[in-house]
Amino acid sequence: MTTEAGSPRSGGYARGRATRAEILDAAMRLFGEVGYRTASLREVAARVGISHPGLLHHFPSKAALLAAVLERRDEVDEAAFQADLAAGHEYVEALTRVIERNASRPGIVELYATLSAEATSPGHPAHAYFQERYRRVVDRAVGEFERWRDEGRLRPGLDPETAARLTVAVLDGMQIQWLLTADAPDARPDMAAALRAQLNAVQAP
Amino acid sequence: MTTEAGSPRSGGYARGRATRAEILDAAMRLFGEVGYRTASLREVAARVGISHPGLLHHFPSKAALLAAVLERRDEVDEAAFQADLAAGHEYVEALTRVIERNASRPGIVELYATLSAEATSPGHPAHAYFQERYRRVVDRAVGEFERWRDEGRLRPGLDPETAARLTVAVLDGMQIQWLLTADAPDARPDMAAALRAQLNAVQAP
DNA sequence: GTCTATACAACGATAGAC
DNA sequence: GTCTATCGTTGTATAGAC
Repeated sequence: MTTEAGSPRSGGYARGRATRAEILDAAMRLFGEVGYRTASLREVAARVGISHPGLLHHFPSKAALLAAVLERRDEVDEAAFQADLAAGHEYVEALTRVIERNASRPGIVELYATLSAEATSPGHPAHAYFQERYRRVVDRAVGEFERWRDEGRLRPGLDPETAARLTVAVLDGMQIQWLLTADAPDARPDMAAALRAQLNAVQAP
Repeated sequence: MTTEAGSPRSGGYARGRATRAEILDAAMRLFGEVGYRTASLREVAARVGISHPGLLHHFPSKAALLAAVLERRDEVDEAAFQADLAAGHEYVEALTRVIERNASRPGIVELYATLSAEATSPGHPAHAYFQERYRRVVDRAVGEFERWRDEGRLRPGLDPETAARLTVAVLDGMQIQWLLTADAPDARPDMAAALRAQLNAVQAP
């Protein structure tokens, strides 16, 4: 599960020690710090002590490296979400906890916000990834709201599909507003509170 | 002196006479096509038939060009919105019309979605612009929802500020989902319908 | 003022040697 | 598996022609 990152292997020769996992770790960190487009392969490579063609041997392109980072990040988030569900938490609670966790990692939030927007372009290397991801996230929300509807808890006139899309949209849109107020903590919107307000709005009165 | 830079595309207007407005026009179009970061100054310059240092004489940097493009786009949208209001349309109708207009210009939508995300980074050249823009848009929505509240039309327990932020977030978030389904028109969410559903959800039952 | 020409450092990517 | 060397392209800066 957890990759042993940053533990320097002993040996007289510092170079040639970079593994796939070490590169992934450094890339995720740098992407989170400065964003995908600003980050350079040379900088990632330098952080793990190899040349940038050396890095490209493990990941054939910058886009491939990005894809690998996204997949790993997703696995971590998904595991935490499923663990919350398995621990008996409701869908709403588990979702709120994901949001709250992200609030302490602005770098990753910015990475996802920027990427999901730039990946809307059909030619983008992460386009298919985000299409699949949105379908998964929306579908899960649809399932939840279908349960609400069956129990009479969904607002009349609102179908589960629309409720799901609106809720996912609120999360994405609030991320932008949250990120844009990084330098004004007082005016910063509360992501979890916004989610609760939205869930309340789509609920039956 | 004829400038021979650029490809002989359309002989509509005389080459070598590129004005600020022509550059702005070409830049807006290219940014909308491929995004800000992918677009190159050389390509913009080529489209108006000048060299790229020639372009830099009018706009000292790529960021300055971007700022000018955003300001002009905003003026156009703002004028249309105000014209709708002046024509007696309600706020909700005017807002819906902006959305519907944008649905026919996916390039501009993608430009704004991408930019508002990448401009969340404090060092981005358009950071201040988007901060100001969001404050303006949210404030206008707050004003509208305060009216709703005073007339008893706002959902109880929901304050105008939160309702405004949620609504703006829905518009931004739905744009992502809309753009991501560009290659599947059947599954494409209806932006205007989503806005109406959201406004319905924040309304008093 | 309006431009062309040229130079520069940094980028992603490739080729080929150990 | 990792290196050095190199390619084409980018944003930017400067010099200088009209």
